[in-house]
Amino acid sequence: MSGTDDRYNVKETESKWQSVWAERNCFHVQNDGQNPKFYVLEMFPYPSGRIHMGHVRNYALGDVLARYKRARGFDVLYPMGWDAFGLPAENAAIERGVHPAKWTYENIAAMRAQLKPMGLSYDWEREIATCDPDYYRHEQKMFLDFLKAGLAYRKESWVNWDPVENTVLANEQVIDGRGWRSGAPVERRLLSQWFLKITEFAEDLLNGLKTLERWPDRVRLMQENWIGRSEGLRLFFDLDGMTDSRIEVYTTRPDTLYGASFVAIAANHPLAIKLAETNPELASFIAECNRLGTSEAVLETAEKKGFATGLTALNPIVEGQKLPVYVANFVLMDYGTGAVFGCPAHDQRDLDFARKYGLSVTPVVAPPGVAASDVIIGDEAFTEPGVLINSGPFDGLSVADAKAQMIDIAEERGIGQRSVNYRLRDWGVSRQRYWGCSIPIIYCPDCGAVPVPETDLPVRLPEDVTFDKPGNPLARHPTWKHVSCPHCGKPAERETDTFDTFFESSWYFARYCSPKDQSQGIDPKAAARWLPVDQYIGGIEHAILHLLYARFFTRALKRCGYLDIDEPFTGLLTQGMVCHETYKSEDGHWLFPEEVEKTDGGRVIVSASGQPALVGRSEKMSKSKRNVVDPDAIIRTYGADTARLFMLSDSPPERDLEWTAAGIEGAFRFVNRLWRMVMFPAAPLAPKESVIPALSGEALALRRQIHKTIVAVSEDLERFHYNRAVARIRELANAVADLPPETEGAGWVLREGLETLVQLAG
RNA sequence: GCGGACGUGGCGAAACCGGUAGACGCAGCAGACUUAAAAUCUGUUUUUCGUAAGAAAGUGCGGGUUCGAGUCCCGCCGUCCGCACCA
Repeated sequence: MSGTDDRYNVKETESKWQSVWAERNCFHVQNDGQNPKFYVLEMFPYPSGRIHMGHVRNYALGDVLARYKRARGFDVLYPMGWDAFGLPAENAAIERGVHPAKWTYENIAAMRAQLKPMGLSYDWEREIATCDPDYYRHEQKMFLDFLKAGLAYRKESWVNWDPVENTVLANEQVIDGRGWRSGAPVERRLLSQWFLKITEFAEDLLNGLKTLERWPDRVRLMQENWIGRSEGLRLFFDLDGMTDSRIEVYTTRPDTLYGASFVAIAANHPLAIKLAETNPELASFIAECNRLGTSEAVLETAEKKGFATGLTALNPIVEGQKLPVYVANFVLMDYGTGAVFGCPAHDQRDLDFARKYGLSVTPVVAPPGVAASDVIIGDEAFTEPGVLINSGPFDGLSVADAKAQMIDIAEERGIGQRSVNYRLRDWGVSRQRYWGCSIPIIYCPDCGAVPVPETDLPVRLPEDVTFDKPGNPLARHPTWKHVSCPHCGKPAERETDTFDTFFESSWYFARYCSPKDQSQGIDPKAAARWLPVDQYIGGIEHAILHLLYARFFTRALKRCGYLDIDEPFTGLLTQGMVCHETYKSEDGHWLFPEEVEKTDGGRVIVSASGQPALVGRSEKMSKSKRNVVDPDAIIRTYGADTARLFMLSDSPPERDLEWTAAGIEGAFRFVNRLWRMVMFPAAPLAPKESVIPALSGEALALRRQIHKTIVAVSEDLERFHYNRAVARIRELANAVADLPPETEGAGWVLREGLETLVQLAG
């Protein structure tokens, strides 16, 4: 061995093969292939400007699967693109005066340049960017089709409004009742917004979860809870002395009707608003409720408060029972009917409320085996199932039976009906933003909301916009929004809101099937060939929003004739985060990993000053805590194979991965070791086409292990036990290295062993 | 509060159906090569006792089922995650 040749030259080798792959267009896949198909997809990135380790892990997982499936004879669709609309581009425009489009496309170029040396086997010919009019024009058409199909509508709704920024904020952008950037108290405002009717598919989305056998249970459960199906009764309460109005209540506990002690309605319930017209005190109570945000912190500390309206409701089941009617801050207008009856003995919230306002507490369910006279309600409501008491003819029934009978009776008497309720609400897609897809609607004073004619699509974003003032640049653009009505030709105005950016990510997987198709966006033949996605890989943080929206969108597109599938992703892998220790200097500043070093004594010091550094717990890599490692630097030093091997070696994919410098060194050593084994074999290799010699002893044992390893690694890969697959490959490498060179047949087995190793490792 | 996941050496982990606990790797220790270092190779490494052969204990804690439990059941403790005034 000479000093220069005994070490693997990462740069030369990797760039050589990468350019060979590029020249031969190795990973391009045609839509009309003859082999069985397999579609591998990673959640596409937002072009923030730099690749981070989370991306590297995500794409390493996908790439291994794509290569494995190709090796098993599948035509593999494995594309990459950019989720390119979004707020950071506008922030860059505000802060640095760069146009969002320029900023975004420059970031895409930078990230693509970082991705290429990773040697991922993408079909780059299918690359898309969602901010491209050739992408979003189809999305505008889809919206118009949804509108025709009754799946999109416009309505007034309460939103989080930031009075300083003049825009709607998402719930996630409201922190402790204040706007995350402006710090101004968020107001609740009634605004006209476009909605997609996701609730139409609530039942179907719920049932569909059962078919997603290759999804993590955790994600299915989260979606199930999010959809939040409940069964109960809608029931009318007449008001004493009023014939023109009554209150409709939704309850899942009709069995507790005999224990009712009040009725409460939401602050923005129509009846409350009507009463407030003549009652200034109530009006100010309602205003107070509306001022309260909907953030967790506010809700947790908010006291249960009610305002007695003076009205009396009549219990429709219990004759003669009269109940005071309150407007209460804990009743939500968006859920059920915006009105509840309170049964303090069996609902904690109702009990708190009843104690505060001195209302009666009558237990109507006894725990099994407890006599009616022994049931005492203190500070805790009894919410478990039991046997009915104090409920007239229903005494002695089980909770389940009483529910059923109560519902039957209400239906017979025509005062209520069985009802299924969902927590899921329709998806508000309007955003008062510039850098998004325009909602293709024109408002005419005479004709109302008129769809933009399909021949006028796409509605392009104007480029000459300013970001010097708060608010939506589209709304204040001098000419863009002024158009004539497509119906009557009179002066009209464009919708200046854009779509929520989850809109783009709800169908991009279908666009990859025919990324250049101009006429329809999704070519039915291509979609039939590739969809659904066989394996989707991404972070758990999208367990609900993106994955639920995409499942809904797929159903909506099916109804409008675009697609012929129900579920977009049959397999889902949610990968864990990439974590790293955190470091702080003694004066409390976060330090980058390269700013500290470990001493021989095992202490950690700040390299520049020699002062001790404080080591914090390992957390998800984030810029704010500076516990980040730049993938570029790693790939430059160790190469893509090393980075990817390390990503797969230690932790199972679903679990968090602790990034360590020692770990990457270990992976690098193995890559080098393999290279040496191939370049300088221990025994002369048998010629390629030679006949299998008769084997015995250690050579035979090794041959057995080689084939066992092939089987085991395949199984491990099928089950995403990538860390185990790596361990087995390393075991085989050890075994190959241990084979005595003088063994009979060594040359032959060695060749087979090495070929296998190279194939499996590749 | 509700729902869920997890808990195994100094560290990341493995153990598929209940059958040799700790594969594979990291770190450590000892050695070989070297003037030396790096790299590489060899050995060793759960803990306690023992010079050793060996013995005992051991998968968060306490019980149980079983010939046999990291794995199954019951009850705790801890960590993490999701949802949360949902009637």
